Amino acid sequence: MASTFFTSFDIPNTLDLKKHNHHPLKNQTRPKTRFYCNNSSKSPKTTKPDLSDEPKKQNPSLSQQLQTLSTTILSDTPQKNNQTSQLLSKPKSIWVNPTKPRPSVLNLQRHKKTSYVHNPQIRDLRMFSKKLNECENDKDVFFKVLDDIPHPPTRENALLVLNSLKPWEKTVFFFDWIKEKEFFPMETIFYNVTMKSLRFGRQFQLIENLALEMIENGIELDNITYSTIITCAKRSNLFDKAVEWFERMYKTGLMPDEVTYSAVLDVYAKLGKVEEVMSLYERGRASGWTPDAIAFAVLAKMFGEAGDYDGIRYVLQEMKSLGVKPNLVVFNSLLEAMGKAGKPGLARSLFEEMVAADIAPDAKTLTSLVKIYGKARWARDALDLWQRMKSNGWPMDFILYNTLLSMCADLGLQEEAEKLFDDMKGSDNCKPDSWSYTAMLNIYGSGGHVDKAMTLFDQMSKENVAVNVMGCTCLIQCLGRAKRMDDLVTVFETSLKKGIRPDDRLCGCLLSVVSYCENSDDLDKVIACLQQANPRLVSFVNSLEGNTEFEKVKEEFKGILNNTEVEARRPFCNCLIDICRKRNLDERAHELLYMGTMYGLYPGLHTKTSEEWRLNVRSLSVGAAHTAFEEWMGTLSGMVNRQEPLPELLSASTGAGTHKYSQGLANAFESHVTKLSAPFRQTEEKPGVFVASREDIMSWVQSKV
DNA sequence: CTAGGGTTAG
Repeated sequence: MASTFFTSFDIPNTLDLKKHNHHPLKNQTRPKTRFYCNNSSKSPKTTKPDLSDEPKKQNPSLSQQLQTLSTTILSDTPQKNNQTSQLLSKPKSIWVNPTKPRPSVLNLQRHKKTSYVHNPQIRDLRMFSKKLNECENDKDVFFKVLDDIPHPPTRENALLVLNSLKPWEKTVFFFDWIKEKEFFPMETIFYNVTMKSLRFGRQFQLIENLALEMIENGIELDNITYSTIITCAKRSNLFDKAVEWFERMYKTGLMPDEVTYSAVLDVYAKLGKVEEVMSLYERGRASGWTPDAIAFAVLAKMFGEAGDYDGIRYVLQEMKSLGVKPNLVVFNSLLEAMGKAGKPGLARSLFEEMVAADIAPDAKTLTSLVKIYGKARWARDALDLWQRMKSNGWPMDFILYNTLLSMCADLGLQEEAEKLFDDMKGSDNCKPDSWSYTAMLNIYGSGGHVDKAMTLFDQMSKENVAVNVMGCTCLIQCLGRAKRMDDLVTVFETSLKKGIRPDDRLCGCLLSVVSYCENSDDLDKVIACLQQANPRLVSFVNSLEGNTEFEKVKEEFKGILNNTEVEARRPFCNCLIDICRKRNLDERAHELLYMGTMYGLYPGLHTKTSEEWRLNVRSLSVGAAHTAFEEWMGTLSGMVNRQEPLPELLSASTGAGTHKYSQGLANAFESHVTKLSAPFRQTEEKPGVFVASREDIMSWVQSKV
């Protein structure tokens, strides 16, 4: 059975905001995730170890209070709703005994650290620890060095050494030694220090063993012990263990302090259990807790991961009303969260707020912001930011460099990227890696600068930087467009030899080259590459010709799509349609478009209002757009012939080619329309939108008869 | 890493 404390998560979701009246902001918009409570009964299932060895000093007031809670409002009985409404109107009625203070879920007093005792032997011991750390990580070697300990292992001396040992194996050697030799009685702090070292080594099992040993030997586990155990479990993704040890604290009568409490908030946050986090948060608040910046950073990150903008606002307003000033980490978490919630403008103003508050941004801050501006395609803001980074001397690091480069690649900022790339080459710690090169290959590739791209590729071999699958894809795309098939084959083969495993994007890229190959020599070369990467796709391409039955094509196409990453499915379909168009297999092209639509690859292809019907071909390749247009015109002709009503306006949207890969669609569409002498005209106000009136269409259809 | 909690790319 779960502890009484955690059954409290069964509070109905409609309740949990109003159950505490202390909120100064109770009328504000609440985080949207707080309304979903469907998984709150699924708090992590834990296998409880036998607790019989633990001291039975239950904290009466806590368990009593929590018992009260669980029996009063949290039962699974049908009267829950009645109690809910009572609670809403009279929150205080939940306490059975009003003379008792509110149940507290955390201790507002932090664990006090023992005061530092000056140790004159500190220098010697430090040197000695260093020797221990530098010796081979082997038990015998370690003990040989240990023989020369310069001072007797008193409590203070041992602690000093224990504190500075790494890696964890050595800490354990030393710990076992002082324990075995019984120089002095073991205390909690020795276990805590050892656990901390084990945590660096992610040795959760050893930490848990030590904790059980403490229980067995009657050594008190304090908040430091628990928070170390909990955070180690968390970092090892053993969330059920983290929760288990948190619950165990209450059972043994120990109240978490704010450090342990916010560590647990983070455990639930990382599990995505927003409801549980907010329940804990509010219970903490109701216990008189004023969360600090760290707790708010946890909440901010959690709401960011959930893309929950209301949640982010809630965090901001809570901090404001509680008078907690955000620090650098909180700002960073909030900025990141704003990005994930898709609010670039608010991220920008938050950043200005941060600078105005005299908090200097660090590389993480700037990385978040660059990412946000890049994603929003705000080239000017991104470049302004970069300018400010340079003039203010704001810190750069490797990740920030690469993020800037990727942003430049996304926005097609070639000159800026070249400058950054050169800066990286000239730096000491931020030499370009495969991602930096990939960004450059992306820029040169999409800009059609084949030679520059190839030079980079050669440079990578010389600099011993491994090409990755994305870099390979960018390069192959560019070589394909330039019809440099021999280079394309070389790059593909070299990459395979270097261990690149072609993914669906790379296959899609090869398939697109197939779709515009002008002669059979070229075609054979590219097909040979594709054959190595995805033979099934090649045989499917071959089956498109001739009179393969539709049902067979459909089954195979479905199978292929099912084995393809979602993001590559539409490109596959687009390329296959293009291939059909190129080979005058128009009927097959229509079949493929039909299937693609069936399988949801083209959502929103056709939208209708009472005044206007629109064909949206922005996400289609040229051949697919032609096919879709023909299909549509066929439908419209049929309707005209059957004298069915049409809307006043018919339009087709190709997009104006602002995206680097969509250029040319509007032009190709225009010439196709001209070829069919269809009455669509590109509007001047909206480039990339072609319109025709009902009358135009009707007379065009009738003229064809 | 001087006993415990929070933030960074693809």
